[in-house]
Amino acid sequence: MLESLPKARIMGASAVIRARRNRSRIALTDPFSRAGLEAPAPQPGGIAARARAAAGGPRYLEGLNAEQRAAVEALDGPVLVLAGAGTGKTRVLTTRIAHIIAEGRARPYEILAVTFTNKAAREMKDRVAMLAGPVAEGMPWLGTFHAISTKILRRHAELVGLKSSFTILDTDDQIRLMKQVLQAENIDDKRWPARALAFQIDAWKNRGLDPKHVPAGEAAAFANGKGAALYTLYQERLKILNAADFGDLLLECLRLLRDNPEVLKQYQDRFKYMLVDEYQDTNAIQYMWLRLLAQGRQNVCCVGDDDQSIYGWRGAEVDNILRFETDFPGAKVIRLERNYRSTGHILAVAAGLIAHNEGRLGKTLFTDDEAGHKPTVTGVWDSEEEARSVGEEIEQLARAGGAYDEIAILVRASFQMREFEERFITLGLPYRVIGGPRFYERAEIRDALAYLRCVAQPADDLAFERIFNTPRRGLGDATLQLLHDHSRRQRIPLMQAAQFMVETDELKPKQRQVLRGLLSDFARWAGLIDQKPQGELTEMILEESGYTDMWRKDRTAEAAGRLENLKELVRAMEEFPDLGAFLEHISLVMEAEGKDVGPRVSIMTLHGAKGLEFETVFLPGWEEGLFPHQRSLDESGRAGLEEERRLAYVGVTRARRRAKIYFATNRRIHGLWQTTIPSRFLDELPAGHVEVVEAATGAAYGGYAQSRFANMDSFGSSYSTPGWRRAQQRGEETRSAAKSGGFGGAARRGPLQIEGELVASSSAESGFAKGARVFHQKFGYGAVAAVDGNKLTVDFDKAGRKMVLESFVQAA
DNA sequence: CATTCGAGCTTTTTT
DNA sequence: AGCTCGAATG
Repeated sequence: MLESLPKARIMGASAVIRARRNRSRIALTDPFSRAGLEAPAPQPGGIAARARAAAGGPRYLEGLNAEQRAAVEALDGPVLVLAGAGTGKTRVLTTRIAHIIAEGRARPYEILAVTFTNKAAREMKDRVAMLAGPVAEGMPWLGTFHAISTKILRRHAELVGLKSSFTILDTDDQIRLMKQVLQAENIDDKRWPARALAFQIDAWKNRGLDPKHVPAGEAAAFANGKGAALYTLYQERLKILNAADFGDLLLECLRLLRDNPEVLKQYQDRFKYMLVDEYQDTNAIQYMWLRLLAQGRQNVCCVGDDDQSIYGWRGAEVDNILRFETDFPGAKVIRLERNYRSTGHILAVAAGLIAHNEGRLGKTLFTDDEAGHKPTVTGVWDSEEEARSVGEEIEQLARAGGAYDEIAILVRASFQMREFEERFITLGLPYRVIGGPRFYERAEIRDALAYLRCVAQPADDLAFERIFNTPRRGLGDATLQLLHDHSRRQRIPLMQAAQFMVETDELKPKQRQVLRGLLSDFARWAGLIDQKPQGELTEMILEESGYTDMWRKDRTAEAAGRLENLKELVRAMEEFPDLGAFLEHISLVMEAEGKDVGPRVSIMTLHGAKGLEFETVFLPGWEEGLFPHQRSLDESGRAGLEEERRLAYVGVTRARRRAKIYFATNRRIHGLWQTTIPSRFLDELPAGHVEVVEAATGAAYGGYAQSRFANMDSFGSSYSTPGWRRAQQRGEETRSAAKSGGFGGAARRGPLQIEGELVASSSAESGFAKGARVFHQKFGYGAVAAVDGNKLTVDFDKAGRKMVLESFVQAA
């Protein structure tokens, strides 16, 4: 290991600057340095020309190398394309789609193309359109797993106990709902946090496990054995709310297909060709979903790179890619190893790093490009200097004519972004943070959406709870509690419960009045859904509810921005045909505003950077504990370490011409400064291909080499500690459990269907007769004077004549 | 019912 | 360090 240490070459800061300036000039006159994704294949020896002549093929096939072309043209039967970073993966996928359409093998709507992220889906759509023209515009089945599942689910929602208008809950809603479930079960949510249960249930769903099939051991692990029961309750609540969380979109869709062969057949027949992007990131349930649909025609093409599998923590199984050939017998496997993105040194560094992983399918990337600049490793004193130094380097690049949008800073964890942001603000460097809080995650947007959800889907309790006292209207916990009591007892939505309660004397007059007003507002707005364009309606709702006023009166700094965001929301929704389409879109794919305001430096996480490329990439924070992340190591042992290494590999391979790695000796974690150890990944970089440089800020710190030697041993030994071994074991257990994770079995439950409309279920006979003695929590004892459905008029001994709901009294 | 203050906790990554 | 949540107070 010692010999793999990069040679420490210390030079003076000014020398570094001079050298770099020269380099920049060279790079910028380089023909490959131009912007654009996946530069066209520079074909040596006229192979492309010959191929083209031989085939006389369509233009979209031009410029593909032999392997790419093979991957595009192998239309029949299962195909696995192992595509290394920068080998033209997306190009193959999009060209393949164009090819299928051009050959008349299938119409655009008969092609299923699945991606992992919305970003990838959008890009694919755009690029197919570029290749195949407007024919491809209507590819309704190009999207993320979640988006496509949703689409299928909406069409057959009744079959799984939902209505097709079901709401999609995000993580926030999920946790709030979970809290209610825990509360109802009297479980101390200090000891068993809702968050943890939500996480657990999500993990189960990712493995395709419904409550019935959760392994007993795992179910028992939460809340003294109540894990599975809570899962069941949670699912019941979701059905009552007519809602699905992210996991459900896939799980319920799978259940739908499994339990309804005729529906399955319909989709198997429809999807003549299936394409899957980033196959290495599929988790167990996505895999089951895919296999089920692909069983029909077997024309499935999966593209992936086992070295870029970075979502193991979310249940992704690299094994899916490793066993493709077993699951799809006769599959063609095509490797794309020619890299068109990065220069030689960068590729060598990436290769040297990833070679430390075991259990790879093994690919060797190569390039005809020049060797280029060696990736640099820079040690700095602390994270502040790191930000300063990176800022300085960027300014140098800019002065040399580099474009800001060709520069990215890729961090391991989002908290690292802050320091760069602060620095760039003082420098006046234009930057943008990618993957920060999403547009629709902002409070004001969520509030506005909650109003819309209340109007469009009266069963949406979570939405109702969110805004029933926003803006403040004097309704609080006490009122909510009463509503909850009634709603839970009658198994009806909150708003319906509220509808009953404004008729009776349970609530204090003031609250009753306010609530009645609110409900009638909702009813009035609901009546306007089909009358008014959704944008106009939204403005009206926000105005009349006093919501916008609330922010106008708010004198805090963000208030103006929030109002701005609301305007943006209204503007965005006007582009949709109707409110439903908009709500659908926003819960799955809405992204932060995309106004282009000139070129900017991108700051994002390594995960967010997958699939992107930049001229220059900064990789700060290569320190033990941060990268590789401690948590990853603790939770998944060696598997975790390998995933971190793949993340590093992804980071390095984002760079076309320059990769700049940083590590700091001191970093502030949770507010306090801690001394850190350089990442072990630094040791793994092939010495001949990296250059160790001093920080551009010139603060003399040459501690890198020494600290490495000093700490070498502790790395070696940490592998044999009991804790580590335990962690490793745990990792393996979970993985094997996931593998065997089945689902099968018939549908359970008679779904708890409820009416979404505010229709009185008062036709039900009352259990009380006139004259009966009753007891009421608040009003005490009394005698029933009249019965009207579930409403009772009671003469209370002390409180006098009151109208109460039956569910609030008991026989005395 | 709203506001204020203190305690405790968190910080990977995403649909 | 900063934030969210809960308890105490007005």
